[in-house]
Amino acid sequence: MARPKEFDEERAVESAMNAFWDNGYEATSTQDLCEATGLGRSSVYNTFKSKHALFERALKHYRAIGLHTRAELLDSAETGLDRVRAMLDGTVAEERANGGRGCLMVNAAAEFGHHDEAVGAAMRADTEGQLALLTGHIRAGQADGTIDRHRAAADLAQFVHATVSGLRIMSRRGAGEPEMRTVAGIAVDALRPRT
Amino acid sequence: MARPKEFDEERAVESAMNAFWDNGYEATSTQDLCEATGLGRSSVYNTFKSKHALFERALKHYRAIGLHTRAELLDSAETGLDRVRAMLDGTVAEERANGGRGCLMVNAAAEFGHHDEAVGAAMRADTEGQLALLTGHIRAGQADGTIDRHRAAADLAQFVHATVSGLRIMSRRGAGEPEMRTVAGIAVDALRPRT
DNA sequence: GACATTTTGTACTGAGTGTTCTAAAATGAG
DNA sequence: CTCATTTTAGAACACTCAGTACAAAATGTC
Repeated sequence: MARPKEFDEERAVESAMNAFWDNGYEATSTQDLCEATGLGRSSVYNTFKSKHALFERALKHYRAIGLHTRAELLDSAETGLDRVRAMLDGTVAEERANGGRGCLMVNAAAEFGHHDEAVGAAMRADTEGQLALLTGHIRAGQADGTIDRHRAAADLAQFVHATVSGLRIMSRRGAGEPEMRTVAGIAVDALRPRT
Repeated sequence: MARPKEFDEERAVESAMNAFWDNGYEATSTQDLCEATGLGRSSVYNTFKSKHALFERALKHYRAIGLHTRAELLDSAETGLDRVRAMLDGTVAEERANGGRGCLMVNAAAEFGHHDEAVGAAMRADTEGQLALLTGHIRAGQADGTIDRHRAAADLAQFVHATVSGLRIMSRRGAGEPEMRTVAGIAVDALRPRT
């Protein structure tokens, strides 16, 4: 057999992810990545063959943990509306907890636009996952009577997803928690049945 | 007197702005800026003393034209609600027109976060201007009965502004016009009076 | 212990970065 | 025309960038 790695690959990906998350792709140098992960250049290029490939790994990792925590938040309440509310409030709380760094996917979308195929694919995959998750819970809310039935669940999911992006941008811009909670509250009310 | 400039400074700023808008700050090299503006390196550094200073000029320029077109859209309808609708629909139309490049301010917010003081100040100024504009029209809508009175106009403005950011991110991510119109429509309905 | 294999540390590469320097060219005032 | 002033063109600058070459170090197997 061969010499074993001295580090945990997933842990390294997570460190790199945080570096990209804080400063963006272009502004994060390979040197920064070495320092963030604690690896030498050789190890970085040996395990993840390029900066861009490492970024893709970081996006994938982010997507996994993001979908997981989002799903947990959505499961933390009874009615459909309350579940959506819990997810939005959780997003705000998360932003406060990590100092308003926004969402890696949103930041990547803004930085790359549709100039990068691989990044675009990751963003599409993430969006589809989030929308599928949201649509299910919104449909449940329409069934239990807490969410308006006059609009397609998929459309409302799109709206909620856009609201999350808006909140992420607000946060990254430095908005305070109260403003974000206000926006989240109005968005939740928009889902209520029209009496 | 001295030798006159061979180019229009504002026009150069606009070209630089478009370069930054398309590709972001870091990914736009000084070489790119020379090609975009048609100027030589000397002229660029002579008139705008650094890449960063030129970016600040670009942000300022964007802010001016952005606020202007936004104000025009808001004035293009009768009732308060219709004015907000016109602004959101206009945003969607603008995105289609320019191929989904999003908003320079949103992109800058995502790229810089709160790491850059000058950029942060420009973003704060822009946000305040947009919110002030929106708040006025929303207040008018509350007066003419087309917008809900149970919430503060400033809060609703914050919501609409966040929705615009969300739409910009959607667009930059490659979303289609129908999805964006759907989101805009739901946001407008959220402003309606609760019967 | 010798070997095949893989990781690691260090030095290096060539290209590209933002910025500056120098000197020629272009202007209007005196 | 002369001169001070400013813009231009283009080379040059120091530095950083992402990525590589290479040899030493570390493993399990034989």
